[in-house]
Amino acid sequence: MKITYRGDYALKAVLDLALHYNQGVVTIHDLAERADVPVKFLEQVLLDLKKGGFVNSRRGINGGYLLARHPKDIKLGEVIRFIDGPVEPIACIEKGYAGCKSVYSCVIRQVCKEVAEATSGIIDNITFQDLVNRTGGAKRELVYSI
Amino acid sequence: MKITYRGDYALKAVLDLALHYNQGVVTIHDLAERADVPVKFLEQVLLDLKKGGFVNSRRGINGGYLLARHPKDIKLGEVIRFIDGPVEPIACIEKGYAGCKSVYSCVIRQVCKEVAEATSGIIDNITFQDLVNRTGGAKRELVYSI
DNA sequence: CATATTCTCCATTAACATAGTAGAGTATAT
DNA sequence: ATATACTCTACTATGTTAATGGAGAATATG
Repeated sequence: MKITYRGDYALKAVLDLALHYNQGVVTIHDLAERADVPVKFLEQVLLDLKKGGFVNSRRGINGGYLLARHPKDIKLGEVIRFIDGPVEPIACIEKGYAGCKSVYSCVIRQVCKEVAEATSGIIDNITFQDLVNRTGGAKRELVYSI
Repeated sequence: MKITYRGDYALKAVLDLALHYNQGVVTIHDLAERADVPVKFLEQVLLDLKKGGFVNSRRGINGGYLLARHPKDIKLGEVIRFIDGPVEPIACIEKGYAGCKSVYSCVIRQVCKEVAEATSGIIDNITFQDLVNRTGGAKRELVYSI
């Protein structure tokens, strides 16, 4: 698995929206500022996320973005795959093994498959609600540690 | 983790040399043919592998490549990291978290860390001897199935 | 020693992906 | 009417990856 900046920004944006779930919309400006990313770049990412059915938006004054589904119904793996593609280490798995003529490749592919399954086992079993809970814990710690 | 063609070719070459361990040298031509990769490209990869201490070489007639260490002493993860870099999904982990100002990023990094650890748990616990054994199993099956 | 063979090294190219920018346009609350 | 905020398309710059080409150096063999 490789997470690009694009993917990283997408995850941060969805997490931010999850943290503000049921609290109205969030402007792209706020999202960009909190994630410390370029507004115009995040714009593209959010547009993609909208096409992917992860977020909705409202235009005009008081407009902004909001999650299209409940945070508990969005798995981390969904967003990662949607933005950054398959989690498999592609060089050995791509195109359903069709292009691979090497007699030794099967054992390497086997390992790649193991890695992909381990990765999926993690990112497909964590929802954004889980991340919100983790962040909430961190926030509480911050509050009480002052 | 992302394995490039370069990395894939490196793994195949090392595996091939592991399969011919203690059987003298193997020419780049043979390695390239069996792995079905361009000779000149594999050349560069083998040169890197030599610099990394994975293989040795002999020039001239009867020259070729051979493993620098016993297959049981070369872990898959070593080669992957040497050729393709860190297995961490770098966008979120790079540069020791220094550049990451987002307040939400820690939970995403945490997941990335989990993925990286799961990946390491696999590739750092498989040696090329293990791969040889797996390949040998496949070969035996082939023989007996005819 | 001459020669074929094989690795060594450096330079270059082409293709592609990624990150980021620019600007005109559309919807909407007030 | 207007300011605000999303929408959409296009573009640029940069870097990485894959692959090629060619000259040079080492070595076994006759």
